[in-house]
Amino acid sequence: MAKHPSFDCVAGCPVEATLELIGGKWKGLLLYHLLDGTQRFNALKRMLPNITQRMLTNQLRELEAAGLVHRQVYAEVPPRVEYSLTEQGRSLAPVLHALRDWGEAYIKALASRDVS
Amino acid sequence: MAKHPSFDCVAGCPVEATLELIGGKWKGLLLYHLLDGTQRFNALKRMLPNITQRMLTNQLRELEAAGLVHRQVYAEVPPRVEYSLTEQGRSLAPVLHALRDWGEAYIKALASRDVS
DNA sequence: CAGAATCCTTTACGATACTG
DNA sequence: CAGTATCGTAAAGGATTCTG
Repeated sequence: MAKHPSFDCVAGCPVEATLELIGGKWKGLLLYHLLDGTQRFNALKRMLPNITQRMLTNQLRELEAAGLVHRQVYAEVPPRVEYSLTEQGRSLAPVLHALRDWGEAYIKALASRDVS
Repeated sequence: MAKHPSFDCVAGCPVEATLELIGGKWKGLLLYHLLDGTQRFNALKRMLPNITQRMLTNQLRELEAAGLVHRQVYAEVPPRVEYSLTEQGRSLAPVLHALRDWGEAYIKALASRDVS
């Protein structure tokens, strides 16, 4: 993902921009879990049972580069690294909640459709 | 994209589900433009100058399969096909607006960062 | 006009092994 | 504990040509 690519439409590019930042298979989920507060690397890994270490590192670094996540390294042994949302990351809360709420309703609608 | 894949986390899977439906390079944008009302195939194509016909057809079909978009074919010549949001598609409005609003703020924050 | 068909490239993502 | 380093696959996306 480039820094700020030239977006493809005039009216909707903010939509596009946001989706580029929180899209992909894991980022939205990571941000959502970080809404609950600071988390360590392995704690996040436990929350996303199917993510690989490679992807977790990867996605966290991209979120950090985007200014949404802060990475705090403690020079201890064994190492400890804590991830938290930046101010800008926290400002995503309404977006993430909207995604969650709509998803819940959609899943329920699917379920009641399946029984019909 | 499968119908309803088994999601990867308990707490966040509604977030995951929504992102799977509106994610990708074009879907969010298409839905956003359809908020303005019914659009024809080529009208949508003009709104997304860089999309290929293949992708446009593709994404519209997936949105239709998800129950978010309605496809109305008129048996005329030249052919006319109109796309509109279903009730469920319209219910995405708050989500799409949240994405847009946050994106606008983020882009502004980037800009004021660049001049500093 | 609104696509279908074909082919191709790129990127995302995953599995596994190793390390300070 | 929190990563790197390689390697490999699959899916997403794109270019081009053709058609009712």
